[in-house]
Amino acid sequence: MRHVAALAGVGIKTVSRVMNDEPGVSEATRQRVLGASQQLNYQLDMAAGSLRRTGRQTLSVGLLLPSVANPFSSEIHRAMEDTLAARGIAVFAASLDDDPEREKALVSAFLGRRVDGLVLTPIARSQAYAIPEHSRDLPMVFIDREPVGIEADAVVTDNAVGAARAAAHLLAHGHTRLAYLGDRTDIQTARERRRGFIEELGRAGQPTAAVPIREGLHDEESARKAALEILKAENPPTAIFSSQNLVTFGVMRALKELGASRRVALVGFDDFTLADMMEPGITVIAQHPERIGELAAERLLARIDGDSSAPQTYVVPSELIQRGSGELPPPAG
Amino acid sequence: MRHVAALAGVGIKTVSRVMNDEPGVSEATRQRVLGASQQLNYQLDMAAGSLRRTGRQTLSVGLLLPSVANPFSSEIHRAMEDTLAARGIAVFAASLDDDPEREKALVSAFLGRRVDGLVLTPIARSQAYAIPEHSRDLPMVFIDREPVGIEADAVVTDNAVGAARAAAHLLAHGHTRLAYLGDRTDIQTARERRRGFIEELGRAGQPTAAVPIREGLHDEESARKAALEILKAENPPTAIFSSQNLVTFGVMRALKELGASRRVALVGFDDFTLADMMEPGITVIAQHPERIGELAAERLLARIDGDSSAPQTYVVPSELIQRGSGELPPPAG
DNA sequence: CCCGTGCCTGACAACGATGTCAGGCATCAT
DNA sequence: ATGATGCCTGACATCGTTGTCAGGCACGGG
Repeated sequence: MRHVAALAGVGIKTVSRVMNDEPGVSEATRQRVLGASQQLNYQLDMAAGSLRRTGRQTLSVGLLLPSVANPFSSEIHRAMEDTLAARGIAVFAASLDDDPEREKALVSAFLGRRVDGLVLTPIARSQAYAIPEHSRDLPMVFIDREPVGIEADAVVTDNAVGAARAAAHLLAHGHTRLAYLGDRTDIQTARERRRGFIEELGRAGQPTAAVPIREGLHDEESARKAALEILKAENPPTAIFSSQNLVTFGVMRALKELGASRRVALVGFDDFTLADMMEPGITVIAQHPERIGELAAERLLARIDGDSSAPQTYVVPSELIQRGSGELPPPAG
Repeated sequence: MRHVAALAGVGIKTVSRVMNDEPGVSEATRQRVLGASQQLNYQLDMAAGSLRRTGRQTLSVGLLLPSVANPFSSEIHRAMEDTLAARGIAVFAASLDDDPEREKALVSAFLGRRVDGLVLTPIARSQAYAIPEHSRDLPMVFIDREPVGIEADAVVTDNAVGAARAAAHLLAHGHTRLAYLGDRTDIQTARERRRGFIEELGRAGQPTAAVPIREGLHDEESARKAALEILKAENPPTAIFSSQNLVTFGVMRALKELGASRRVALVGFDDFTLADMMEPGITVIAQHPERIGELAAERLLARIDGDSSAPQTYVVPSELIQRGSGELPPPAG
């Protein structure tokens, strides 16, 4: 900046004024400064600016996801980016890999970079470690799962309701022997989905004790094996609900292996690409990551803008998409 | 920092020394400072630090992708993150959406944040606009496509070779009437794939003039329509090569509509989830985004560390994955 | 007892920018 | 002509941190 000022023959404050589009600079001076800055290929240093600037915003936020490569996460990322870009805010994104230590380390790393806000998928058992920052006015919004040990905004899917809808759908198609294949029970959303599913069976007067429940399935292979076991057991279910993407894939493989894709009904939580191209198409409870990301970004911006209302949890409704697999009737008899 | 110094009863420089693990601080003082900093929940301000620090690194880099939500891109992102995280470097990610203006705007935004380096998928017709920065020693690595108008490192897939491999594979299975469905021709990789495909036909002595070629397909729907037209024409092809993910999906839909999935061979460029679960499984030329991301990150780090050798283009080999659709024989007669 | 040698420590300038404030120069009404 | 009024402009302190450098202190050798 000094160089630009020297070249244009003005004071550095005047350069600052021009670069920030502040008023009170004559057009002639303005042009001179602009010319000099282009000649020197000069760019404002945002970090240095926000050091002194009132409010000290860095126009960057941190985003912590299970993995940036996870399609669900990356759609949230995308939606947030779109909403934040309109305000000139850049996004630091990082992956947690289910590691609570990483969660804390990354929060710390972003704090050191003085982000204006943080959006995160909580992994650690408690987010109480962030209380000092949050109360020191660092906006934080949790997504996908509600935080523990701290009061903050959260944006989540109606997990229990969605799972209940899946159960109701299968019941409505005449099934009475349903099975539940779920993710690890240390994940809040998995527990919620299971709860919603079981409760709906209860409401329908189904004996819930006899329902085959397999949990702790965190990848395709374990889900496939669990599905095979259940399907080969005595008196196998005529319909399966899988609580998550990868679990659904595992079940699909198991059904295919057994040639049962058209015989056993399937509803999966989470939509996925090509679900309609399968034989039969896979019926799913779709989440809306775009909406989750957008809402999270909006809440974050509101907090950044000073909204100090009580923290709230926002629920984004899921949606049942019928494609065939969930509408298969139970075998006659 | 001043507050910590005051609380610990030391000078701020001593606090700085402790926070940066610099030598020359007695253990007693060290503990006192550490205690005070924890009590105040103090964290170093990286931006302020790098302002004065020699070398001025911000430990952050910018990553420009077609879209962070694109699976291919997000895997690159993930791989880069893993490689860079080991050095404590955070990643700003942003989406280009095929918009050359956005490319320039985002490069500028990252420059203002003083990133230590930039990795980008070039969209604009030329990247010459970045020459001043690049020559001013800002490390830049291009991915997926080679840059135009600037000399810089690039990491790309062997597009032509991969496409040629697809052609050879189909020829080896007895096909003589192949069709090519490709992306927009303003995209370098699309042109390369087409070139590789056609050249391989030429090498095999196939008359290339008669080959049905449809290009400019950038989404599923246009690809589907193009495939339908080609397949309904007189003397339709017995095998199709699609140059990209979404085009492959469109072709799959068209084949399914015509009930021709098991009659017309298909090889697609780009691997995708559940490709093996289709009927038949889809044979693809798989790229290796993890490797591309890793390599790009390594090159960037090398440049950051001062490597000033001549810019180079690194080619990551693609891989043919046979799953059935590409091994279908042409109909007898 | 004196002085050199290290080890710790803090005062101070500087990094690149912005907030504050005062000064210079037209312009305009009196 | 004079003073008031605005508009432009730049000097300077400051943001939070690190590099530089000098000072204080304990220790050991002469």
